[in-house]
Amino acid sequence: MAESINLAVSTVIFALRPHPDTQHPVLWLPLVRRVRSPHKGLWALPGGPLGSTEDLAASARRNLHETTQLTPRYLEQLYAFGRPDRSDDRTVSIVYWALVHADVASAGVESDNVRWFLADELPKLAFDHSQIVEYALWRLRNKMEYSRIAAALLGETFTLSELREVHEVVLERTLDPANFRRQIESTGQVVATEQFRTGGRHRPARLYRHDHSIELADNGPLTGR
Amino acid sequence: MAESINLAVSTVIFALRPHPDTQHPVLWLPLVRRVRSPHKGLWALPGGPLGSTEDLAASARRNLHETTQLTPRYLEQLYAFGRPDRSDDRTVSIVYWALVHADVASAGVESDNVRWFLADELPKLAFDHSQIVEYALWRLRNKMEYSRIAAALLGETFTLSELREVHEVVLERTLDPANFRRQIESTGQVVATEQFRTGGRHRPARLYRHDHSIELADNGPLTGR
DNA sequence: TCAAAAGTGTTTGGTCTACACCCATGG
DNA sequence: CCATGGGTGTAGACCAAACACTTTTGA
Repeated sequence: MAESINLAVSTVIFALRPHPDTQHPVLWLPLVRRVRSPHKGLWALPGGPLGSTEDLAASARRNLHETTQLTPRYLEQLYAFGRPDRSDDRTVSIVYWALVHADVASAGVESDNVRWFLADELPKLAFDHSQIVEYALWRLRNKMEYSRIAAALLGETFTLSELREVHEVVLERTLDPANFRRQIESTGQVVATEQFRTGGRHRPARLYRHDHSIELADNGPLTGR
Repeated sequence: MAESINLAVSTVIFALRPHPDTQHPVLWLPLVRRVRSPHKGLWALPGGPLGSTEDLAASARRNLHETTQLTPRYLEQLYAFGRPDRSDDRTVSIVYWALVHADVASAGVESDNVRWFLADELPKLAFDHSQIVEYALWRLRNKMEYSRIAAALLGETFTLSELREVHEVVLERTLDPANFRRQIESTGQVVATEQFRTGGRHRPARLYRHDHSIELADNGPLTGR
């Protein structure tokens, strides 16, 4: 009986890029257009069947790279979706969520069947993928509060204002700059450099980088906790 | 390629029962003895292949009932384990964890191939099941702090001391009775009854019950959040 | 009347928040 | 020299731990 069940791995990929109108950074995610039934023509999460000798996370990483040419800065298992009615062909999907650093260049890999969308302006998605994205957004917002995954959305160095802006976009609320600074500094997740960002009509901001001595991603229960 | 991958659902089941020596309540969990290769004779988590029209949680619930004759008071997806080397036959296991209320009577369903073990005195387990149990314990302890799953380990009514004892056993540390009382009362997850537990050489303790108007288990992302 | 646990009150130390304020720069 | 954001200081609100204390029972 089990031989009729398909197993797939899909990934919700988030990146921070400017809003086309406001130029303010907002969350984007890439989708692929289905070229086969069912749900042919609808947009869906990137993913596919698990390779017979492939690890789950490796499958997610591979799909992510094939879709976006990118390597995730953060990758974590989200949930296994298995309701019998979620697809016609009885597929259980193990879903990961990822953060990538998508600059303008990497946006060039878009094609007719791969496109980046604003996270809050998604089209109708295939299967239960809309619910999956909702859940991934919920997890992202929750994790943001006690983790430093915002790091994965920025470059190697950044000002505290830039880091705060990431938090504000993800959490959808403004944060007090003074308190945010203290909060970040107290965790020690970030280290000051001797460089400064100049150019604004104001005092230059010190650049920081992440403390790479601490692991970033939660790679699941098997990698020491 | 995907057709060679097996999909199984397993469950880590926790219950609170007295320690055989001290009579103090401690965590127990039931295991089943493998009757087939590989790992024949070793103890393993209850589980089995997913039914072709069965929901993941339903499969966990079914296995749990077949093993212990019990119905879970709490059931939540834990993680999907899929390392290629975790079994010889390339099985991906979607693991749930559950809390049950196991009284002495239900312990009677033990047999040669089903036995309850102290959670901190487990034998060598088949496959990667030892790591899975470790992870489930970690999740239990984490969730305890901000949830009321302790409820699922107790009967319909209980004193605050009993509830505190559950927390203390799971978290492996003592808690201040006064602060614990305030903390629990402030959440409103528990409501006072007009009954009291008498019999000790001390002032009778008021019995409480859980507020059933609030959902208990986290049934995943698809059931409203 | 005493031991033991139930239950209450109070102090205290830390953390979070709001906001006033100074600093350094580009224009 | 002034507008702008970088960065610091600080008072009040809030919260949780510690612990002294009172209450009520069974023996």
